Amino acid sequence: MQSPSPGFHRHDHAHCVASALAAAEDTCAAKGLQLTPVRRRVLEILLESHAAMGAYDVLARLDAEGLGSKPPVAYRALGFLVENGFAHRVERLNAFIACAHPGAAHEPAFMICRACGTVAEARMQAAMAAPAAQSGFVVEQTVIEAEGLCPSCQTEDAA
Amino acid sequence: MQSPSPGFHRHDHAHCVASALAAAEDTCAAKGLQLTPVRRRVLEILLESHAAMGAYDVLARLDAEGLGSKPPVAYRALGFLVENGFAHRVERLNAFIACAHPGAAHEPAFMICRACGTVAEARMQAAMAAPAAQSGFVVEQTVIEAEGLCPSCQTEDAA
DNA sequence: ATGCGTATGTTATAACATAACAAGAGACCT
DNA sequence: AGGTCTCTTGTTATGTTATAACATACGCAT
Repeated sequence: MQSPSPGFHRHDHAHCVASALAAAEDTCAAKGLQLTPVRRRVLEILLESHAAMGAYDVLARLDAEGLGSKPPVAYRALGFLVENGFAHRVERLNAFIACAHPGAAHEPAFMICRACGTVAEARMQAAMAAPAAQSGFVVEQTVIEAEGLCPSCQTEDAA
Repeated sequence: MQSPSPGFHRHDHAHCVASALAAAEDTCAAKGLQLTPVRRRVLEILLESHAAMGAYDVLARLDAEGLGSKPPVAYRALGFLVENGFAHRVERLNAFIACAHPGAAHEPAFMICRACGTVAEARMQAAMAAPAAQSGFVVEQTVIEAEGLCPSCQTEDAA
């Protein structure tokens, strides 16, 4: 849960925060959803670090800013963001991360570095389509997460 | 966490339990691992229900049988089983399930019915290979889970 | 018999998550 | 204006999942 990185490479972070926020605003306007102060701030916090954050990490930030101090406040805001595709839940880490492809309909897939904790989001095709079709299962949502070593950690950690 | 099912179809359960247990014994013998009473019993418990069980559900069973009553007992046994491929952790459910393809090297993929809780394991190819190669990430482990409706629940739950 | 590795027992606590109910803010109608 | 509906937030309390840390026991090789 550290390392400010969008994937595993540098980028224009200010632009990326701004565009994600703009995308969220647009989507909310279009769907009649309310991007309230708490919700907006939580999205900003997630975007800021560009890393997976636990709900209680987010809550600590909210508390410091006087936006709420009880778990439900954080969980509700995170739930709203996840539900509307502005953020994703990383099951493996019991953590949340801002969506790296806001707006674009997608099935999130993550690469999680076990050394530095950086999480990169990849786009995936319908990975479970074939097995599901074969067994008659109707897929509504998928979770695809890979744990391993990111490029930078491969050189350091030659274990 | 109910429904005795190996996938979404009936099967010779006694045989399937026996062969999974035999596979575990063989692997342990081959690798010099100890399939101790607690570990063996936990594997049996998981195989019995053929469903994802929480660590505390397993612990309750162990406690009832006098095999241990504290969380670490269950977590250690489950950790051993997962580490050695006899069981898998279903991240989405914070639960564990006996491996349906013991012995065979594989990347587990699950189909989780949101209505009845049944979990079916599918075999998958290296799903994350392409995105990982593209970004230089080295995959060590993958988690692939799909949530949806199993064949039987599709008819009942026409929502 | 001593020392080592592996497994188990136990205490305590950390980390993650939600149920349930109260209260405010705004939209909309009459 | 008042009423009421919905959505959001505030708060209490508790439930659920997971692990750190330390103590004990057992098998086995030296």
